[in-house]
Amino acid sequence: MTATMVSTMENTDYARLLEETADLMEIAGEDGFRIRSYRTAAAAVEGFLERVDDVLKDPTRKVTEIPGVGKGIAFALEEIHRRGSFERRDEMLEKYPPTALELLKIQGLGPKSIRAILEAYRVSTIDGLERLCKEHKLQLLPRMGAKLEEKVLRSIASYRKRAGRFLLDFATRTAEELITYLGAGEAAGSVRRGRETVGDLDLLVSGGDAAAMLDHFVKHPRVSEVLGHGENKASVKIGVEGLQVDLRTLPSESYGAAMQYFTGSKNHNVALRTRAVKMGLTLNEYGLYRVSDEVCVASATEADIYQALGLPWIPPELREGQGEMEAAERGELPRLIEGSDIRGDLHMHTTETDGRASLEEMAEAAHSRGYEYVAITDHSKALAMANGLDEARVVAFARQVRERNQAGLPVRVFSGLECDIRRDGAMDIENDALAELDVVVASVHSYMNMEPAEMTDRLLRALECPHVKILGHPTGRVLLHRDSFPFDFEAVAIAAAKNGVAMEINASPERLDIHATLIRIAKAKGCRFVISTDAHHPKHLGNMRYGVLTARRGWLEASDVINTRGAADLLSTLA
DNA sequence: ACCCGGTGGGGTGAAAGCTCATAAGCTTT
Repeated sequence: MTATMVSTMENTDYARLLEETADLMEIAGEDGFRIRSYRTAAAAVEGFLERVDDVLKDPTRKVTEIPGVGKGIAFALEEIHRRGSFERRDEMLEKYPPTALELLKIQGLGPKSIRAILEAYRVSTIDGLERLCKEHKLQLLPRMGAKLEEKVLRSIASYRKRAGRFLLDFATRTAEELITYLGAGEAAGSVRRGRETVGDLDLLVSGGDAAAMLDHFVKHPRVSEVLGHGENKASVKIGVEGLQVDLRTLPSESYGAAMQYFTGSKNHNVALRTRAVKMGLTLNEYGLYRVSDEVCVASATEADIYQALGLPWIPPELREGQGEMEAAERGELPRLIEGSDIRGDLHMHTTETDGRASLEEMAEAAHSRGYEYVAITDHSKALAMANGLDEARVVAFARQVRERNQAGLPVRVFSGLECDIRRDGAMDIENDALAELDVVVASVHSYMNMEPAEMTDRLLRALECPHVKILGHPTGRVLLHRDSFPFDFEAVAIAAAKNGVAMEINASPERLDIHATLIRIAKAKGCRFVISTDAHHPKHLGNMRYGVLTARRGWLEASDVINTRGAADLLSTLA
């Protein structure tokens, strides 16, 4: 690795190297506690508020001050800083090629199976694995059979389908990093529209010295490949992840037209151009022109273009060709919710279960975001792996929260619980204990492959529990990883509306659940909503922005979302 | 490998259920 790489290691890069080493050690069948140490350290490094680079460079500091980083991992971090890798990782990569890590992403195969496949067939790629399945060689190995071969083939198909897409937060952070680096620019495309996953990143910049801007762009330290570099545009791949980023430089007089064009969506642009044609105009990425004399009518700003087409400016989140044009025509665009409308966060975890920080730390982080309140909603006992709360701990927790609020906390803290919905739709915690809490989020975490009708009944029963106030991540999807479990969403939305249970818009970038289309369906059925981060670390509270984007994509206004209300109002709403 | 607490060593998140196969691996946050 080059010296330039060393100077640009982010905490996430250190964490990724530790994490992938842990994965390889798992395939190698090494000691579980040692593997966990690597994973703990990776999480600690990722969550560390300062840059590891800065600590390493400072002779008065030691990385061992990061809890979970001891002598061994401190040594590894220094080595990564110096040369981009460390000895243990190199050893592992000699035994198992890096493509083996990709195999871990195939559902149904874990480290043990992968090790068996590697040792029996020396196969370490997805293509090779596919071949083994098709030739029925996987079932020759112990504890593997025909069913597994089919499952693996299905997993490979869905893995390929999502390959090359990236989570919105990764794309957004990359965009912001590049814009800061360039000192100018704006993201267009699906990032600007707030889509939950994106294929590539379009950056636009106007004015200034275009050639110098593009030269500077392709030299960014995280650029791993330059795909093209012309007069007005450069394309690069960023990092090991390989996100493609296009930077276009534009004259300021056509900036609005380009922004409109590159923001899309395709469906929205088709509708907009159709409208232009009907008005004797033609719209392209350079501007809006009269057909008769080719005179440019608008081009400098998006608002100019929409206005010339007789429309108010349409927020990017609505530009999906889903009725926004008609609503704009009628002057009925929603007044979309904004980040500043949010006054609290009603779903988060602490070290009591699988979170990484204390109640006080979460409350402090909420305070510094300007919130009035939070609800601490740790897991219930069905999630044993996360050390979920039983009835006694729930009751004790509720009492403790009342006392701590009295004693003074940075923000008002509501006692809550993310209560598992059991297979039969019953709550995982008895009603008496639930009654002690301010807010109960009910979530499905298990048995996600039930028949749709059975799953619907399960959710409907959960919504009948009088203590349930919020349906958490209602569809269970994990982006680029797992599809929603199937059920009758409309029936559930109707029941939620009837029982006054808010639909959660889970702002975690891995979920963004429920998605925009379902939000609109639920709103039509009379549901109200809550936007929550499901934070497991203080910094996750910052994911609220993605939840707000998703709500905006679902046409929601502040009044649709209960955590835009003040604490007292919210409590009476919940009661 | 880390942490604690004490110079040698022990403990380390915490099940439960499913699938596929017949004891073990994988998934769930």
